[in-house]
Amino acid sequence: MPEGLEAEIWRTAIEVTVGRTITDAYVDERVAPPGFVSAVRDLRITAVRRAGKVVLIDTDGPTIGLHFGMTGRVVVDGSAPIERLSYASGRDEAEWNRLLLWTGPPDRPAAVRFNDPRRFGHVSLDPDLSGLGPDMFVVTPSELRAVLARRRTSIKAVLLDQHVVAGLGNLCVDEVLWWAGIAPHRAGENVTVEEARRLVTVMRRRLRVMLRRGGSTTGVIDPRVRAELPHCSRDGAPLRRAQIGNRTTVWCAAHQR
DNA sequence: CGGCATGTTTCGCC
DNA sequence: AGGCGAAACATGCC
Repeated sequence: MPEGLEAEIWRTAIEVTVGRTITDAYVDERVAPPGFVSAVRDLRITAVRRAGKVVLIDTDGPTIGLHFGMTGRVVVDGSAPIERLSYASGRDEAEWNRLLLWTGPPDRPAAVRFNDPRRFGHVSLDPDLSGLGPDMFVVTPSELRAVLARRRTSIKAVLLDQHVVAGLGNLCVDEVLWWAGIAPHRAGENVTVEEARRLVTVMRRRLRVMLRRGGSTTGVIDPRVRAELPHCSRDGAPLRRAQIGNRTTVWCAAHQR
């Protein structure tokens, strides 16, 4: 589930902790830098930001980075902003906890609980964000077009590249390409100025709608559609599925050209 | 059991 | 040097 939209949902949830002081912490040392717990104890949380798919907890010391991988999720003050992963069972095992931040008594639920069964996620201190391109909500048509013009690989792979646009994941890329009417296997360099403009319009509009609905699984190309491949809800043509850019990709061969 | 998964990093090859 | 495709990572689920 974790794409930029989920990161934004969790960022909003974690904002309630601004102004609190971290009284204690636990980390799974396999997914955190050495000395993490002593580095964050007694820090005061000053802001919560998002950079692409990363949630950033600013403090009066180092910034804490949450990197969700494929299955990471967040629970704030004991309640989950997103209940379960769409292809996960909904289990929530204590042994999957990778980070706990308390801002009060240890017998209370942690203010921030990062839980990740698969352990592709990790936590960081002062993460290097220099490799991230403009955010999916603010990227401009000219920025996008400038990158696309120099890329021979598929538009799908380009949009997944966090150096180009930060925050888009596999589901959201398929979603915006569906709305923009662009086939995922098209070479980036062949995407026109007009199409780049359409892509940006779609990103701003549809991603906003999906954010409000609950994240990257709430679009037209949702997990059920990806699995069952019903007919395209725009034109009734069969949807197709293939590996493009090394990722499972779903698109409509009729209206995506 | 085999295959698949919403992400990132690394490797080998141009 | 940098772009590209494939593999690897760790684990749960169907």
